[in-house]
Amino acid sequence: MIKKKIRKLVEETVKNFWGEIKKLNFEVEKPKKEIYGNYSTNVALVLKNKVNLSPLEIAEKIVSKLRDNTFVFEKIEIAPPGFINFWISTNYYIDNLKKILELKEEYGKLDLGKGKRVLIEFVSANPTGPLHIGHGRGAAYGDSLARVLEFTGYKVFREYYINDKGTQMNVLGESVYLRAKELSGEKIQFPEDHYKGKYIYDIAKEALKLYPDLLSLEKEQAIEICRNLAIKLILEDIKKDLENFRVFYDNWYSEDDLYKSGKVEKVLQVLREKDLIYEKEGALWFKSTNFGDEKDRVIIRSNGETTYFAGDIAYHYEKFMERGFDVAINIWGADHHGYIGRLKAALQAFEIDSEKLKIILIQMVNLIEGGEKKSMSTREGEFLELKELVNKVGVDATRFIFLSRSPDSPLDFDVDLAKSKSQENPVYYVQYAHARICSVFEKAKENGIDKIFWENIDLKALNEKEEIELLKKLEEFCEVIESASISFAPHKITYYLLEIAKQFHEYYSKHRILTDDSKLTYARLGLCFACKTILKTGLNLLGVSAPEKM
RNA sequence: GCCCCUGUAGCUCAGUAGGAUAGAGCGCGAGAUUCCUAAUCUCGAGGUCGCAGGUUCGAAUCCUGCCAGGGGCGCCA
Repeated sequence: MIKKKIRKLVEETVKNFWGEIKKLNFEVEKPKKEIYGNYSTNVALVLKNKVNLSPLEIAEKIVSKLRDNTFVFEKIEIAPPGFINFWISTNYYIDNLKKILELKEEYGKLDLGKGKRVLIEFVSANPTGPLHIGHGRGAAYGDSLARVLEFTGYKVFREYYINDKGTQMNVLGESVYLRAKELSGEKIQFPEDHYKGKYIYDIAKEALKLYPDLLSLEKEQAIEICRNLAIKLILEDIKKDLENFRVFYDNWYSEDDLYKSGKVEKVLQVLREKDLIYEKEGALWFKSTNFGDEKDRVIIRSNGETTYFAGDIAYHYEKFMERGFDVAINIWGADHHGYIGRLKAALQAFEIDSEKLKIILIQMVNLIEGGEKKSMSTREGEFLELKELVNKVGVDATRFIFLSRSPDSPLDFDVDLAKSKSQENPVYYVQYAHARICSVFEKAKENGIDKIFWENIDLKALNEKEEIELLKKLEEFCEVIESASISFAPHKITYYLLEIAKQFHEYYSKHRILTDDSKLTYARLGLCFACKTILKTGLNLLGVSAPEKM
């Protein structure tokens, strides 16, 4: 990465002149204006308080040294009030192009993680109904983040936590039971707080088919049957939806199993021994206020039922203490934000560094259809299922749109726009660039240019303005990957891909790749191949396909 | 009342461990195809970065207060 390289060179030079300087926080960045070079640094401005010279004098000294490095720098200038502006030599970029051609899909891989083990838990929707479009955003984000972290040297484990225990499951079972009765012609009263979705009827039908004598059974027993069947069918449906959406897990973790294994009881015992549990009003409370939470939290209700929190404490204890993950990332809907304090408190109770748990909140998804904005509210039954959305829009466009926003930003999903296969839809813009390049290589093949050995190609023929600009853009890829990984922000890759596609399209429309000059043709093919490689790698990190034909 | 997120072009959004004259796409207006994919390209118009203070050589970015929108403040998950 050229940015890193400049930083290192500047640091060395500073050290040379003034020795080790504490807290030297300077920037190397890409200026917006071309007249300020390809990169610039404010180091002289930052140094003025540490060294007894004016920024311009400091800059002068540093530059006098750096100018020697002609392989990297073509030109270095100083601009008031003390910026140092660098122009990078084309040789450097050509050299980088060679690297891309050599490493191909491996180019851009980094070792930020150094093999650290990361658990990413995402979606984890309750098995009480099908996935909707909000879950889709979490799925796209979590999966892409997992891909990015893997690409940058982490050992990633993907997990789905199934809340298959507790009151909600009984409500689910009873909902199915009641619908089964209804289907058999009985008059029923369906409670307001039960699951009203249409899918409940489908499960009820299945239940009646599998257990013809269902309704003659004891009510308790029948409900249990309905409950288990409902969980099974809904989970299968969720799994299928996710697989369709190209999201796969290493593990599906059942809350029910967590209890059956005795781990919850074990963890509560540990808390008891630490004197962090007390009884009040018939319930059992955890002293989360000891660790900065707003209030203490119930873990066993007065009716004897455990809360969701109890299982979560055990689950997270296990993530760190027994399974030994270095980092755990939880991806939640923003509506769960009030839950963070208590979970981090629980970790602290076990003397686990709560910084190891990263909780990412994803803002809401609003649906726009026919120009109308609809909020996704489960309560109102006004929600679009993920599978419907994917059927209408397709996996690629859906994922691309989900990954074109920062998770902090609420997302308006415009279904009509997503469906349109026109210039309005950015995903095709990127994919088209890839397909176009593939098509050029097809054409080249027809002209007898087949197996190309890149190491034998002279790339110095690249000197058009658009070519140099592309070379520079390609060089930024590693930085983008690094930034996406460090800040858990796959959308940075999305934006980068749009930029590189744009530059490629510009280039393509202005210059011919296949020319009469074979030396030039090969060099241009090299550039094209690098663009194609980076587009493919980037799209793959988003979980979007890179088609060869469109 | 408290907590979290958001407020940047007509619309949807990037840009926030401070940097120089604030960006993109869409939409709008005008153009480009005998030639490797027009799902493309070129040009143009479009801004008090919610408001007010503060920190400093320098603030969309950091701090404080306010305004507006969304979400959350259960012995639900």
